[in-house]
Amino acid sequence: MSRQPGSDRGSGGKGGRTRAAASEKVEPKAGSGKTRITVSERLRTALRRASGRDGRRLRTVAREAYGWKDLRPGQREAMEHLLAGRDVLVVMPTGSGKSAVYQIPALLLDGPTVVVSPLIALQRDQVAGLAEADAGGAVAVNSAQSGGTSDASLDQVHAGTAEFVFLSPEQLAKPEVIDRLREARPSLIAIDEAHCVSAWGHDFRPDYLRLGKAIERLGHPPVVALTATAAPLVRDDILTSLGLPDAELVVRGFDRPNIDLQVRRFVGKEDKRRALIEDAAARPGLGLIYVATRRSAEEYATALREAGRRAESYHAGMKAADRHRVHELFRDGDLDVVVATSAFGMGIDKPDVRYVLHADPPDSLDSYYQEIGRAGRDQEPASAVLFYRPEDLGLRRFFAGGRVDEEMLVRVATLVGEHGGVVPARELRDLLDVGSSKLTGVVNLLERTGAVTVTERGDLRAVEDGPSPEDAAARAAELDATRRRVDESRIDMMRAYAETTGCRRRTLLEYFGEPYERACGNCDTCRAGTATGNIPEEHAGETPFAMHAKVRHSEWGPGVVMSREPDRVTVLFEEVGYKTLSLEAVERENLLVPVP
DNA sequence: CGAACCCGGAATAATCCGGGTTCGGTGCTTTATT
Repeated sequence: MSRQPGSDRGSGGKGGRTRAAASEKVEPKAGSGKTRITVSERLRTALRRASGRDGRRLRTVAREAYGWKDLRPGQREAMEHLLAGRDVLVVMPTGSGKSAVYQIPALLLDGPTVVVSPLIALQRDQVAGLAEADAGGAVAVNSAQSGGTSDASLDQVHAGTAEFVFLSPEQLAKPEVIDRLREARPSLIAIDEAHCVSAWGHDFRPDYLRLGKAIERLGHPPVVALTATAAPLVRDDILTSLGLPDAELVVRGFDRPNIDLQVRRFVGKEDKRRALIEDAAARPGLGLIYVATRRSAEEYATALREAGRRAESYHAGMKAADRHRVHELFRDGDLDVVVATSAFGMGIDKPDVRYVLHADPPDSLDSYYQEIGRAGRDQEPASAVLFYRPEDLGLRRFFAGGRVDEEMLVRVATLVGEHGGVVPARELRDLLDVGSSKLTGVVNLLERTGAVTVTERGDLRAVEDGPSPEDAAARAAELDATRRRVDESRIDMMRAYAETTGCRRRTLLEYFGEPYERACGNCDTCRAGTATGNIPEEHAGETPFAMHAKVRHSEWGPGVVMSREPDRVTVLFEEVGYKTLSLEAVERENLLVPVP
């Protein structure tokens, strides 16, 4: 226990070493020139020679600074947008070099790069990774290091001796951090794991929804949002929330043809449990098992150990030291299987995971694809099997059903309204006895109703001529209800995947907006012969709605066609999320009207 | 929403059933004690 990191010392120490290494490498060379970025003279010379075309400059940095031989089409396209001053949303699988998309332009743009990253552990890995490159140094600002260390990090950014600064969205909620970063004139902002904006922002980590404001306050240099998995709904959510309506979209390599898809359906809970253990115990190679609760993570891990496998559980309730140990065992290949909740995965890029089993369905196909996408990164055959009982979606419905505290909405709106002036957030927290995360969530909603604004210092003010506290609270509750309906419809899509007799890969890819009107041949329904896939040629002309056509429903309002089958269409509606409609009913009742 | 747990009563000696209650995921932060 004496070695228990007290994550303070562990990370502080590591951060210190990293920075020392970076400046040792860089400073002697940087002394001779006036260039802000403290990369080596060698790289600068190479860049002078490559001046002119962006493509050459990008390749030069890739080679000289990071040792990457060439750029992939999606990477290069995204980088060129950034150099041209555009914002970009990049959706590319992990392992395809997403980080390069900001790391390379960072060295070509004159000013530091702000990287928003959700986990401190991730920030640590990223800083360490960059310390080995000729990339101008990287630092982090977070609560795992002392205040002094974070100050020193910001000093380095300001002095131009660190090109990259990694921080959490919570850090960017602090006015003093924003002020110091703004003085350093950042030339690029990268939002890593950008799906967190959409997945966590609404309740869990509401500071994610305030990143748009932070971007503006940092002068809105080019912004790149990066994620491995995001359906069109999530992409819109990210861009709206970050305030990047005109961002370029770069989507690459969604299909993972080497992952075999399968769903095994069960009635009894115990049957499912036995089948999963038997299946996992017999599989060769490294695997992951995703479960819904901490408790079942431990139970499955115990059962698998009894079955002779090297199994460990992983969830957020474990001590930091134990979590760390499991990560290391996994990384070093000293395990057969990790049984985990959704806590395990971000930042994992192990190429030889052979299978991902799900003992319970996740809350959406976004999460499901993210999780099974950790299999077969090496392009060798891998399996994704969902062990499914419809009842298991109940827990997801419970989580999705969580409501905002309506009483708190009214109280905050009333207090701010009555005050008249600026109300310090701190005072409000003490007065109402709520945590900052809950208050931020409530404020985010009230802000959208136009009742309150948040000042640059993070304090609150009532909007003149804004709605009354009661109206604002009612409107906020409505916004929250819309979000809930959409979340529930995403669970419906998870169920549709589990229960379809059509091609599973087609279901997945079309959910992500990639038309795939055929059968893949590498999933259980294709093998069973139930997945005919295509709309038969002779009927193709009769299908009234084109893929991605805009439509309007008499009751549900506007939407986009996401998937077509001979007898039904799935539409993504702005207000109610995903709905699957039978074509027969659509025609009979004239439910959907094309929108020009 | 569904599973697990707990309790009381019924039926009979160690279980079994029904009803009520509780619990369930993801991480940043910050501050007071060892």
